[in-house]
Amino acid sequence: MNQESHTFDPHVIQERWLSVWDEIEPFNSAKENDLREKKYVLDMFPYPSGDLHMGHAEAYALGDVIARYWVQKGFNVMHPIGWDAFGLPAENAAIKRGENPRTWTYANIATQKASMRNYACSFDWQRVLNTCDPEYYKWNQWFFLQMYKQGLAYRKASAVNWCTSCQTVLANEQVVAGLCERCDSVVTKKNLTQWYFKITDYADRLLDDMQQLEGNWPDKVLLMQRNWIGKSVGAEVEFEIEGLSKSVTIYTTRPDTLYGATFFVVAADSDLALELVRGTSVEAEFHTYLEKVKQTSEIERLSTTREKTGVFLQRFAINPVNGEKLPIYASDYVLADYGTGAIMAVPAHDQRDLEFALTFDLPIRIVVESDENPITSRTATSDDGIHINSGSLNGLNTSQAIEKVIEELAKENKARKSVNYRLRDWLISRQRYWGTPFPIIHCPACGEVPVPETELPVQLPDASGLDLSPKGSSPLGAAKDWLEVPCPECQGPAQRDSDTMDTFVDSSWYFLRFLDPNNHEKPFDSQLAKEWLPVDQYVGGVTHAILHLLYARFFTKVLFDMKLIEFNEPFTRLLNQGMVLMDGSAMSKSRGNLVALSDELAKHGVDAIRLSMVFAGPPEDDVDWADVSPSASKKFLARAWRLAHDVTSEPGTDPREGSVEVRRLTHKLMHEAGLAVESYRFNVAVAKSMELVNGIRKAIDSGVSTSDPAVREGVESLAILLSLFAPYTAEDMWQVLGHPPTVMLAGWPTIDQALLVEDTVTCVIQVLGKVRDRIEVAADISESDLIAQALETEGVKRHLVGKNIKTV
RNA sequence: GCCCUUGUGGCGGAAUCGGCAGACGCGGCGGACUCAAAAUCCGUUUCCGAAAGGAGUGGGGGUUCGACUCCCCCCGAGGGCACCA
Repeated sequence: MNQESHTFDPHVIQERWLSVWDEIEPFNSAKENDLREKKYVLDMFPYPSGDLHMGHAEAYALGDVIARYWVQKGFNVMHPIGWDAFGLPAENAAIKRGENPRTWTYANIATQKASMRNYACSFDWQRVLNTCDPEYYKWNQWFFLQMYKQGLAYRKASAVNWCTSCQTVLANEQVVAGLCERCDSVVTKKNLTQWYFKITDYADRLLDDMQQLEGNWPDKVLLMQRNWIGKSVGAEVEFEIEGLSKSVTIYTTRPDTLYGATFFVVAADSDLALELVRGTSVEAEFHTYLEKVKQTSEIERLSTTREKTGVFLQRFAINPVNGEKLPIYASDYVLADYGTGAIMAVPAHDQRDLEFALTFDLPIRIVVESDENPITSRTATSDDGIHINSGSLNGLNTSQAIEKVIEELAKENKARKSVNYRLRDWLISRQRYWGTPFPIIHCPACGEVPVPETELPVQLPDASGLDLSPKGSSPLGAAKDWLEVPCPECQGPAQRDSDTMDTFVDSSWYFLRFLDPNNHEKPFDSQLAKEWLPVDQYVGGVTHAILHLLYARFFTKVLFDMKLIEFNEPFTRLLNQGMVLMDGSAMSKSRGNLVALSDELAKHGVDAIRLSMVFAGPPEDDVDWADVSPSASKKFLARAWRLAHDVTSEPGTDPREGSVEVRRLTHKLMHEAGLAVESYRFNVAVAKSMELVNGIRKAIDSGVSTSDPAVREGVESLAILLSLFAPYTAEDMWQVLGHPPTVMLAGWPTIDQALLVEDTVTCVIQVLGKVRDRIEVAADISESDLIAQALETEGVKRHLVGKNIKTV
């Protein structure tokens, strides 16, 4: 062995193997006649906003552990990658640099792709896709048209979320605490006619099918989805309006408190409010109020300290249970788009109603008994209790009263059980350039006309010559040559829809396109979907817990109903990796990348960075790079690598002829490492590899020959285990051990169960739950012998001055 | 405000089942090699105590022969939702 072979230089090793792997393609999942069982491991695809950063390095290191493990276990693993390439950052960068978003995007994709290759991601490079390729977004348009035909895509006018900075509308899910998810700017309301997907039709299935995911998805994500869908069970109740031949329906979860209603509120921005106020003397006052409401920003509206506001509409609603006249107010604390946009107000038992009552000096009537008095405490009581002041409901508890009042009112057709959801339809229009154009033509004579499927894709016109700056309407509106087309139906002059689709449409089905990314006939092949899907393991950030995952689940259900696929949940198992922090603060493009991945890779090598990411802690926890020591990882890899050089036997020796001690260690640790990987305890699996290195080194130091076949077996196992975290080092070790490449396909060693059973065990002896002594005994010792021996130990004798009652 | 998660050495973290707390690593300390340093290797490292021994998994209580693990209350940290009637 020469001098050079004992110096571990990660960069030399990296140079050695990249081109070899390119040739072997160990992770090509589409080879002919591959009989291995299939598994689909998917990493959330990246946005090409620049080169890879520390966050990518963590995510892909983790995804790789799983993918590489299943390959070693003998599966044909599909682990594809692509780019989520449409969207605002490209457009904003292009505006800033006076560049074309297309040029910028493809340049970044090339950079990231090269970095991923160097990072040794186990991606199947045959299956790459970019969502901004017409070949891809053609199918967004196709899906849109299918959904349009089924009434699942529709256009409506309503007050929508408007980002004042991006100058575009946002989906409900993209408004975070009143601010734009992307740029943190103030969000206001704007009345616009926009495209929606009818995700609310699927609310119940999105909720119910989560049962399948229980235990396989993080509880946190399931809970967030449940809360987001927000199913609520209650009743609708009819209230007559005095002096109008009209009744108004309200929604309530507490119909039992009907006797406690002392006023009535309609959403200020609802059509109902307009209708009710018409002809009264407060019309002008109402409109002034309405204007003020419309200008209120989301954050202001949501402020908890904000005083309740409203206008008395000079109308009265008749309470169906007792005929009382309730004054009707218009206020912004009632939402126009939830329930019916109108409520009965029960100030004693609803905090919001109580605050309104206190502000407007309205009566408060207690109808459910409680220790606290809402009038004096200024806190509404919402607990269950015995009903009082409630006519026929007196003496009943809450659930009994709910049943009874609905039953009674139902006889007069004045109430019925009802279910509501927080979930709103998915607003998919965006007033920006870099996205999928809607395949719809607006004709003055025929209305909305779908572009014929044979004419798809509707390609984006070139950006040059277009003003992409945000101005509240789509830049495509100015592309006259593109915009103005004959109507497909009447051939008269018509215009394309100039908005583009939310990029979450792109990512709602990309996992299907990977099956067949070059299929020109259809979005994907149903037979391939049957073979590969659903995704066995999905890996990505928890930031997508609601948006992306909800939308992808929705798409899956729609495709299921279209009979294109036979499963109704897309991702069987989900792992949310944590974030990479530096000294406690998040690293991101906007906050400045505190640590540059490229610098770290240059300093320590790819394997040391990957190993550090995996070893830092449980994958779902955040990693603080300040707590991580990549140089220690490098040191460990060098130690493992040197061990391979110490092996002096030839490949193919029979390990059964070697040291039993070393074999025990190897088999036990490999067994535990496998279990650790399967239960996402990757950091523990790394620890096992360290124990293996330490153990073999110690064995050699204490006299086991370097030519012992068990030493070879141990180091070979080590190389296979390390191939999950440190592929370059593992491959080099494999070569040093005398094997041809590649260690990636070496196969997980078979664990000899007999070696997992010890001959002797250390028995710990406790007295009153405290460890008092320990003895080395044969593993098959009888209970009576063990008890006898235990009673003879010093530690036990010392602590048994009294008498013993039980022994275990 | 409501909901969820979490709390273990100086630090990151281990501990399938209720059964040796602190695996593995960082950092620290001591040593070997070296003229010296780097690299490497060995030992040690929860706390109190010289030792015997005792205490110890945020705090308090409970169940149990036995609790980091299960139950109740409290405190701290992180996250989600936030006028959804």
